[in-house]
Amino acid sequence: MGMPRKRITIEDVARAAGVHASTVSRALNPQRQALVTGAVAARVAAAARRLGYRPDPVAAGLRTRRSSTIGVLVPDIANPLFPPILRGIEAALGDAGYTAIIANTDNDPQRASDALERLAARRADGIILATASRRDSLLERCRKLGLPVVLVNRSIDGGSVSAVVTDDEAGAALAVRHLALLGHRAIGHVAGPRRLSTGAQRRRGFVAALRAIGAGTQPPPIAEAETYEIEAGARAAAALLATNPGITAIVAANDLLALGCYDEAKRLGLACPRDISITGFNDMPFADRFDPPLTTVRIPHRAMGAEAARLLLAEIENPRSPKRAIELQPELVVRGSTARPRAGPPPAR
Amino acid sequence: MGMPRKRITIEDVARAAGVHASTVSRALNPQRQALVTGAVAARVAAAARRLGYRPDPVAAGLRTRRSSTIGVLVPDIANPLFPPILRGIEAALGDAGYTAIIANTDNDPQRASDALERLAARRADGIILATASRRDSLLERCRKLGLPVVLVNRSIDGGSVSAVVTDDEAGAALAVRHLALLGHRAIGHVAGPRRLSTGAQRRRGFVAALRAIGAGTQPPPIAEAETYEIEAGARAAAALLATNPGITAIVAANDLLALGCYDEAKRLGLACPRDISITGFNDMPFADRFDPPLTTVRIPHRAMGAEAARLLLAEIENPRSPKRAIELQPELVVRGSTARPRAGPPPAR
DNA sequence: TTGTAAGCGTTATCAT
DNA sequence: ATGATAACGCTTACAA
Repeated sequence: MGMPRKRITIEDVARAAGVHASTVSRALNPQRQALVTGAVAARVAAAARRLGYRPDPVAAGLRTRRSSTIGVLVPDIANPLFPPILRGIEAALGDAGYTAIIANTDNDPQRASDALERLAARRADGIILATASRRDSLLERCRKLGLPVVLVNRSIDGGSVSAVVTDDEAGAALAVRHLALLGHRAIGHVAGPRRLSTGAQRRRGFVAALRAIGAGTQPPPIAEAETYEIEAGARAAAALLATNPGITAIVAANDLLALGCYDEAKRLGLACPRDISITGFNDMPFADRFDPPLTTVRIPHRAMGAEAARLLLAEIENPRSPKRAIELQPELVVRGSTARPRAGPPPAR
Repeated sequence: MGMPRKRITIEDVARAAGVHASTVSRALNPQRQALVTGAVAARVAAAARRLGYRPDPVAAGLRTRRSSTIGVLVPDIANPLFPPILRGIEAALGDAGYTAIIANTDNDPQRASDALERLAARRADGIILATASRRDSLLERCRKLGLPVVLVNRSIDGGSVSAVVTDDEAGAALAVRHLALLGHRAIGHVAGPRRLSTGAQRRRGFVAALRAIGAGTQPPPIAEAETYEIEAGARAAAALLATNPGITAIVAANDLLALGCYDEAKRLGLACPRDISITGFNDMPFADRFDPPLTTVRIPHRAMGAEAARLLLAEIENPRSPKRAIELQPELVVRGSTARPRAGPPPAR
């Protein structure tokens, strides 16, 4: 006892049940159980259980070219936005007997491409991309590989592939209207990278909403961050405030950028929310713990992940199923980082 | 063009290079390249590249019973403590041509056990456990499966398996001494679960350090949280303060528990750090952003992960290599959640 | 140094 | 309804 015993194969089960290996295979596969007598099925199941037989997914995958495995490409697992999305994905996949294989890309297209190749080589049955830029070469590669793909959180230009995203324009509008209601008119935007759909859409929503409240200017007060990172947010905030000194509120394109705005405001001696209001986007975990607690636009992380997984499984089952774009509605969460502007709103004219 | 072409196999390369498949296999494997003429190796490499040959790891794995894959079991990927550890693991594995497969266990032993079986079935070459309890049945299972294991962050009783952890006792002592230096004497502990090594060791370090500063009592002022979650921390803090009303400082066994202490303090109308000082453990991402910024014990997350991966790879290469227990030193990070006690220290006598 | 052939564990196809 | 057989793509004794 104790030493690692030899693996129990389908042959062992066949012998024990007094049938042929192919019969065991049929009996154990829910899909083809119908092709087998009830009595035989029972006998096989009993033998399998008795021997502790565990089918070998590697061998099966070699034969069937499928792996019950889904690759998930994430830009940065250390960004708290993504774990809840992953949880949603895992929950939905688990229900269907699939396993997620998560790959970090570090926001590096080369690493993303490498990861995709590795996943394809391991016969992933499909891919969920949380890393998509608006014109992403990975999608072409997936098409070539015949690999079903679903986008999550970020979308691409031209809906040639299924995606589950937030209504980013609506989300940005939520933030602008909230600030307007508080009395702000001089509202600036720290935008996300234009090459990402979230950056582009939230910017678009911001511009439209600003115009809608009658506070639009030409050009609109926007500074774009190169990445979704705190430091980039601080730099963009600095640029924004330098160019538009009168600004009383900033709509940041995500929570990390908002944190960068916090830093820059503090550096300038501006108190938030007293001197300047700041909003984020995503409602990432711990956003309620920041100082001040962040007013932000909540997106349904978990649901997004789950929905993406379900969409992907549907496309795997039926490769010719139509591509779908699902847009989930965001929701404003008001916390401590927004307040009435210090001097009150300028009188309407 | 366009339609997914048939897979290019080793046979195709063999034909193109005018050699036998086995020669291609040798030529392409760095280990056995020596067995092949330089000229042939070059010819094969050229053909492989020209055809865009990608070796099939599934087929290779079926034959070799290895997968160049490492399973990583994590209690909760949404806990910001773990992403940096994973990054360290991935970096070290990637350097060696291995891929990490991450599995969330949700702190559920059943899910952990399922994940382990899945990983074993997929022929993981080894396992990194970040989920270990002090007496963990998973280890016995790994031994039975002949699966090399390394523990990270949490250890087990009795060093029968390699582990990379922080010196938790020393870490807790760091926190206690910091508070003592500020003038605190009535210091309580919100402990982590006793069944986890981190909970037990930090508690032990706390008790010893409290005695060392001459502030030990019998019993020591400790309340244990059932889990490492914010709510559990709040409940434990409530119990601790109810039993020991004079307490001016709390050493929490991790950052999430410290956050729970924040909540309970606020509920009781106690300002932190004015009325009560609170320390955490881990220095998880964003701990510096909390309100107040958290004074905490920093552990080298990334290095821990990387070291664990290296240890595991060494054990995979040489299964009889001795088990090692590596203890990394923590470091105190002083921020805004600790201050002198309100009334000042009692006069020394 | 290279070729031959067997085998990893499963499933799909064909025959019975 | 079940059995026989080949094949998935690769690696590795062994033979030449």
